[in-house]
Amino acid sequence: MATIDLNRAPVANPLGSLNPCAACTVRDMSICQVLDEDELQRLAEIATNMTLDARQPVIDEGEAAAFLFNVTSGTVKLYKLLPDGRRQITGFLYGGDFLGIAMNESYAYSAEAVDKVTLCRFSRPKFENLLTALPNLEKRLLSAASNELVQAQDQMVLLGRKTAKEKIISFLLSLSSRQEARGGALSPVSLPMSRADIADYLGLTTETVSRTFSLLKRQKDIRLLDGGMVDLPDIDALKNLADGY
Amino acid sequence: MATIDLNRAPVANPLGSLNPCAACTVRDMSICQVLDEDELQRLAEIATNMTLDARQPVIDEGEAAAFLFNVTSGTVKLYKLLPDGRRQITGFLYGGDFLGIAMNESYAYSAEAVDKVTLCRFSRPKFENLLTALPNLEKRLLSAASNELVQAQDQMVLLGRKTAKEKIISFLLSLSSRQEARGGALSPVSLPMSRADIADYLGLTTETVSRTFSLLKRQKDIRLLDGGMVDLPDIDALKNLADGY
DNA sequence: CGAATGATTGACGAATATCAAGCTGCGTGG
DNA sequence: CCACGCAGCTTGATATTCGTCAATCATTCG
Repeated sequence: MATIDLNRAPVANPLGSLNPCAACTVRDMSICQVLDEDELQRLAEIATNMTLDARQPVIDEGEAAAFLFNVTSGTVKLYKLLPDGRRQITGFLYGGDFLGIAMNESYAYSAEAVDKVTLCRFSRPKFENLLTALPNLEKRLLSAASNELVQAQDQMVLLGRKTAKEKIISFLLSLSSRQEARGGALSPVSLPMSRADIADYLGLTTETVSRTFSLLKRQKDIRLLDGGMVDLPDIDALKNLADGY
Repeated sequence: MATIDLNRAPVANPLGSLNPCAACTVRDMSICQVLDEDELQRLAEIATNMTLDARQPVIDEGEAAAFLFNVTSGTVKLYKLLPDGRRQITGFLYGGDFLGIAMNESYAYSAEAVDKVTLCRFSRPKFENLLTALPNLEKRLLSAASNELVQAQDQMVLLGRKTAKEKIISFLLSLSSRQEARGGALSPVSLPMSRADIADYLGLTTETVSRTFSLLKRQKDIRLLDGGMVDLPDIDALKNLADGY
């Protein structure tokens, strides 16, 4: 995984030394939510804004974990590789999501921009110092970890016990509710990632993903719109299908 | 999942009002590790010791999350069910493991004793108060959550991308290293859970688990001993097989 | 000793992977 | 502006792994 080192070439903060967090559009969905003006200022001091184009790497598994991130816009995929190239995507991050809870001295997984992404980058040692000083932030991080763990358990059920059709439907529904949580609509859902990404997230092949989408289209369970949007005409019906009812 | 309500019938603390943690054999492997004498005393005040026989439930998914637990001995399985009965075991807990990080108001999964289990039970509101008073404990909990998340990601790779043989070998190796971490040997490994439990943990059927064990025996990769012990003659060789090298 | 429960093995089937061939949409350059 | 080429997506034919169904064996516990 030799990559251009983007981490050392951040985009200049457009607000200069003023508090960039003040203009942040995802603040109240991110870990920063719990911070007051003063605390936010302290966080802003160790933050750097970055922009990445699609396919650019954010972190590489095994590298020294020097930075933590907050996604401010766009979509990031997290993945792990087996030696022979098999890939498992362990999650997708959207605006407001934090990247860096599950790590030791080195990153336990790789991350890459799916589409155009903006990030807020923190130096890890500085972030950890701040963490000790701001117990609110630590509590919030624990709660974020707890949420991620719940999601991970749901994903294990999906990977271990669901059929291809149930996997695809569950995936679309989770995109739908996350989209709503970020202030959007439940439907149509935006699908910025490729079929190959979806396959590697759901433990399938691209062919099976494609065939299953076609099947769902034929059955009128979904409608594929322009711009990678998917319409979910009957979400309650889909919820039943997702669990094999 | 109607069950006898064991939570309201705890075994009496054999040490009475004295600090029961003082005698705890897994203290330095558990979250209590970071606490000093005084802090330990405060934790002990909200703790109750319990004993469960094999197959007795610890918590049920969906119930109000009134308690958190620390496993002090034995094995506990965590699982989620789909409406039609398909089951995914999301993890096994051993002595020193904490149960209750991933939860909201209600439990997100069920837990059941695999063999004879002893637990340390905490009332949740009291535990949360203590958490605010003991920042060390909170940091430790965050680190435990982080470790669980790393494990969960590895399990996603296993469930989504590994073959039956790789799954079984990976499982045996993880048991081996956890056994070592608790002060035991790398081999032989103790397998207290049934074939059905292993299957539901690895996203397989009991038949496939059984066949794969037989295959590994035939190939001399493992040896089944008495008392549910499995000998791993060449751990380095197994590590390669586990990742498909 | 016999019943029950769990483990193993076998025969067969089904879901999904693999291999291969078009198709679609889009950016590029003539 | 259109043709080309490329990457990603779709579809089809076939292969394979693992699941299902069923019988036997092993072990434990009354």
